[in-house]
Amino acid sequence: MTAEVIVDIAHSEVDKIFEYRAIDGVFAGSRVKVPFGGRVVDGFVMRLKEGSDFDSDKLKSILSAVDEIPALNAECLALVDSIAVRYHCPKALVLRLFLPGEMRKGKVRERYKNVAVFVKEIEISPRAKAQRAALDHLRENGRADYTDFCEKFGRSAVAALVEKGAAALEKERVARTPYAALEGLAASHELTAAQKEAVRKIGASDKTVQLLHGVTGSGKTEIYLTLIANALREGRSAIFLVPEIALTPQMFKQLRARFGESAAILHSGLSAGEKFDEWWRLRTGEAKIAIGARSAVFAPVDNIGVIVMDEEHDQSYASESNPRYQTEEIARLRAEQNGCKLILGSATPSIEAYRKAQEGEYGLLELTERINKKPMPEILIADMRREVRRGNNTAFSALFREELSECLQRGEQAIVFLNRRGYAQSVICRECGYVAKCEACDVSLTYHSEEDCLKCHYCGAHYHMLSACPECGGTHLSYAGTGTQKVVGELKKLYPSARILRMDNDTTSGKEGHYKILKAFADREADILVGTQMIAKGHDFPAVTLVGILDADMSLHFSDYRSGERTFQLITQVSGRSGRAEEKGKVVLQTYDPENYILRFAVDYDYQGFYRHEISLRQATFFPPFARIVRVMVTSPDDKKALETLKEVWFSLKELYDGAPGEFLFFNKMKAPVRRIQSKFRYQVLMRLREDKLLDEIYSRALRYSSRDVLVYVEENPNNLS
DNA sequence: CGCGCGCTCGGG
DNA sequence: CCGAGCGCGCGA
Repeated sequence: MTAEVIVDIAHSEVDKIFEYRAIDGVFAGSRVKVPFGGRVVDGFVMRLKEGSDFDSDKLKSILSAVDEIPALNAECLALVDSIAVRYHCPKALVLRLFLPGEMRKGKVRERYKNVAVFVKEIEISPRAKAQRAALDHLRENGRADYTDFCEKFGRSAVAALVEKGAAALEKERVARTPYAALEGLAASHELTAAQKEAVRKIGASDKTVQLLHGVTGSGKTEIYLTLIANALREGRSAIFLVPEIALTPQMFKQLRARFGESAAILHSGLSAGEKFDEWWRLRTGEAKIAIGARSAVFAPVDNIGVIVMDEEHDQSYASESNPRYQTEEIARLRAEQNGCKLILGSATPSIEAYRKAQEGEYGLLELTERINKKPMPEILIADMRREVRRGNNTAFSALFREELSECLQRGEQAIVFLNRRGYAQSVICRECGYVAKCEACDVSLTYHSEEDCLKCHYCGAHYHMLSACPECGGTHLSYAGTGTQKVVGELKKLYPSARILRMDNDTTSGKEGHYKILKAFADREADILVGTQMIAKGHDFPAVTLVGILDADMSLHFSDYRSGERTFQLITQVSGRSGRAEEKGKVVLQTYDPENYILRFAVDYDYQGFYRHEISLRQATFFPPFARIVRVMVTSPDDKKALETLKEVWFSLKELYDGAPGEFLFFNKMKAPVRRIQSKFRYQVLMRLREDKLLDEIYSRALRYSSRDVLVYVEENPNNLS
């Protein structure tokens, strides 16, 4: 037998089949060790076949199989080629997506424990009481944990039994299961009529993709759980995808409570060993439900009965490294291969997804009422222009202060949302206009008061705070742009007795950092939670009755076609944190642009109105979903080389453009808006395509110029254009 | 003359 | 990707 192997080297020059003589224990999908160019590398068996296209005496043999069973199942193996073709990347890179990163290079292994097993009954001297008891125990139970066993009956007794052949020692595989300690399983809830109807319609529909649009608190989760339970009942498996930010142990515990050991969790917060074991539990079918962020779409499950993608609109579903895949595309491929449904759920669906539902490509399910029929919290607008005119230059409007005072007096909790971390966004010299900038990136530095330092939010570099302007020596430095740290400071001054927690990238670094803060707030250890967008999603704080959105406009003014959509989603999500239990919730939305249509639709919770407005705007201006934005990035530490490569790339693409100018709505080369990040200069060719006809050709032309010195990559509808 | 560096090529 | 093989420049 000959094995067709892809070597685990992510480079286009070795991205082809190499043939090896197969050995026992090697199957399609197996990871193997093979001799390659004088050394030993890992590889993946793509196919086994009789005979060979290659000179058979030159054929080398596979050295060994890495795992007992093939790491990739037939379905995953079948997807590799189409993903590699779709994103123009080497197959080795696609193959890696299907395994936890730590599993490569053999860094993690199974964990075993020693067990004592019963072999046979023997005669034991009546004086050896411990041996007698130990053997009886073993006969009744068959086997026992070696450590416990020795503790109970004594090491010498156990050794004697082994010596006499009555017992034997074996190694047994143990799974390092995260969040294992849970009291019994939670019962499923009775579905409401609306939820039942949604489940029924999903089952009856012939469309693979189903968009579940349900307002916050409408009970989407219960629908997901029912669909997953149904898949399990049919003997099938399930994948449950959640946005990166929602990866709190809290959520996993909920799923474990419902599905017990059938649920396996895949996420970056696990130790390598835990991830390895969870992954194998799925691969062997011991666990049936894979839960995790975007990478869990590659979970090694067979016979999938349903794939759920919660918060479908979330940005974290787009991969930002090669291959830059869209989770939804992969999920759809897998759903099609398995003949199962892909459920996209959101309170604020992306414009793209909602359009597909409107056009009939996706099934559409709408849940318009909250499960307890509670009204959505009232959103009050505070006009910050008026505040400034009145001489209020704090971060808070009079309206918000009033509401916050009342909220705290009632003993309830409040959330303050501001999408900017640090103390001040930038530091400016008032004498010469100098702005502190990062040495490696072309961006201004943010002042962090806690460490009294300047941080670059692009590369993470720290700098000492300036005592004087390095340009003119002036000492009048001023701070511009309020961040979460400053907000906490101001709140402390205004409400000295209030207990305040802050949640942003700077406070959530440790393991389970998110969880600790959220738990502390949920346990009422604080009255006010100040945070960036990571506080917006999915958390349930029954005592929160006030949400303040300090700078609702901020995301509106990004020069990005999706800024309106993002703002609407963010306001809706954050507002959904208020008034989830008995008490009615309120939201104060501060803005310098109260007439803005996006804000008006958000205040009225009018998704339909927002969608109609936004879709007609996109249509009129030819933006997605009526066009595809393609950006070819050219980056290098060497500015000259980057610029040269940009010109070559541009020249090659220009040929395409000249051949079919009608396909392009926009075509230009330029410096990237942020000219340098992490010491790499950045240039781009920016395009907007009417259709996807030329997409493949753009990829292959652009990637040809990628080299050791200059990285070239292609982005489709990128999340940000910096 | 020899080796060090950079480039090209092949790996089954 | 990585190592082998090869050509060319330079120091002794």
